[in-house]
Amino acid sequence: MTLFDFEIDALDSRTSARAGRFHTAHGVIQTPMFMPVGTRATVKGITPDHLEDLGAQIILANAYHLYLRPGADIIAAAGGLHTFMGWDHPILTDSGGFQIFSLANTLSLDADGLEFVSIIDGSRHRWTPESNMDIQQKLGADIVMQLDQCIGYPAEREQIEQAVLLSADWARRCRQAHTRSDQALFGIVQGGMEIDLRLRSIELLHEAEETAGCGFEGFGIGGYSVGEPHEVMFETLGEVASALPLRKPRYLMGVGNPTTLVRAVGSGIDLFDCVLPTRTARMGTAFSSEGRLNLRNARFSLDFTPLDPACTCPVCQNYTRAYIRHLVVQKEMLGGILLSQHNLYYLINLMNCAREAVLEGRYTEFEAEWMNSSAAHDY
RNA sequence: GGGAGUGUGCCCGAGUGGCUAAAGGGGACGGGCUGUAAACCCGUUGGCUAUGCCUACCAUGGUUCGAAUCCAUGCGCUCCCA
Repeated sequence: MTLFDFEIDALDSRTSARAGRFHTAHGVIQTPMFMPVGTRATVKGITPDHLEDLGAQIILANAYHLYLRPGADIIAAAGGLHTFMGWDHPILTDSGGFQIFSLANTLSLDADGLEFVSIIDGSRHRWTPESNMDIQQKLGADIVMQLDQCIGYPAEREQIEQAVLLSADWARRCRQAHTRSDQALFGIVQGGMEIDLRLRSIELLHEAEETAGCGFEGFGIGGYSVGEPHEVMFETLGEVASALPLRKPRYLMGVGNPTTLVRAVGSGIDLFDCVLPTRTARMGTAFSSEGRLNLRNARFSLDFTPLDPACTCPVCQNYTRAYIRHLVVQKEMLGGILLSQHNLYYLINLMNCAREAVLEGRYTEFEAEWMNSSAAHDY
């Protein structure tokens, strides 16, 4: 197998679900898979050892935050993100475009690039697709995302269209500027909730590939999960996913709700990332087969059962709800750590089960079983 | 035995005549979190037959149109002197 091949192990006959293996410089990623988010080169509260134990195959980091601190040059001097943070498996970096737009600190946006103000010290910075590629190549992740513009919801059609055009142009420039042969570059589909703009975005990405004389190794689907009702995304997601090349990984950016994951896999998505499992964990929430559990609730104070009786994670083998509730209520750091481990395992395991179902040709049943479960109502 | 101070809702604590069912904390209870400026943010916290009424600021009595706020007595606690 050569680098960046996306081998498809199975295609579900009745849904668009697929099971695949994406080859990167730091190993193979089996899909469908959930990627834990480690914005600042750390999945908050979780050591790389634990990430391995939880079955994490690839984690995310963020170019915006790492560019500001500690700076791409320091990470490059360390030998790249992998050695810097002690994680020898695949890493994906997000460009930081999402931060620049969502933090509303963009000063100016023009055809060439953008200016923004640092969230840390108010200093001014200018980025272009080329400089962003330079940053991400210094960081040295296995997969890097193009610089793009993510629009919230609701939004004016014209605004969405502008973002589609700008993102596609930046996609071309990122593709042309990117030179590291050990790094995959993903283009990003935008277009809001409008199917014609989504399909146009995909066309433009293909044009960008032609112009650059080089294809993207995979595609991100951005601009969803930005405040719209869940159903709204599924009105277009399936068509968007199936309009993308069969033999390249599809990454639905920013989605981590268990039910959404199960349904999106059925729509043909391979990769996900989200802060939801780790953030809600630090705030005291556990994913479980019974739905979301708020460990702060008094009803758990004498509950000496595991977080999820059906779970095989290390946390559920060793600790009780009552103990974790105690830690959370007392604001002991271990509470957030244990819940983070459990929630990450929950999503990773969910995706492993989804993969098994695809391989065994029973994804329809798997999805139906999930939707009928008590957990589904909660997510 | 004498003197000084103090007593507020689950706890601490503001308030010293009406705008006070009573600031602010804490605690308790509940909600939120989706390409991480989040181990964070928000709400509720006397009762009810609920756009009003009742009960409440140690107890009892009093002053006043009106008191958690002023006065008297009692009780509790704290400190000082003997």
